[in-house]
Amino acid sequence: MTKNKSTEKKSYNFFEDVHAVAKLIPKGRVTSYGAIAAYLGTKMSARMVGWAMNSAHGDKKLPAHRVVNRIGLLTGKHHFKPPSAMQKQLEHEGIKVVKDKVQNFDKLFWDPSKELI
DNA sequence: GGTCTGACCGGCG
DNA sequence: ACGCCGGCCAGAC
Repeated sequence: MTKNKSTEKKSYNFFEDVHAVAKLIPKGRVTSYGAIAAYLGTKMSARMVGWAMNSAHGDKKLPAHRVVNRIGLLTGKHHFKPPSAMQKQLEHEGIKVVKDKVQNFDKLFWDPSKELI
């Protein structure tokens, strides 16, 4: 034990990873929590991804509005300052949102594990 | 220190 | 076809 790893924390890595991927989302594209989770290796724990967003709520660089659930539903819009801001942002990106749902979701879907390496 | 929740996903009845 | 339930990980009280 040449070094003490007791002070090491990899938990933070998870949060930073989610933030990093979220920032890498191209404009006009959307992704799902599960996709990010799978990219991080925790596909089963997609809940953590959305939660990581909540912790990064103060980071404007985090395009959380581009992150939706697997069906393209704006599940996290309720967490935005004005919930309507999420849809407005998506529409501003050129994404059509109807009834809090992303249209052409499968086309606008951006998979980090495929687009990114 | 134990318990609960949480912006999800997938399977089963 | 629809609804319900469990799972997984990490932070907050």
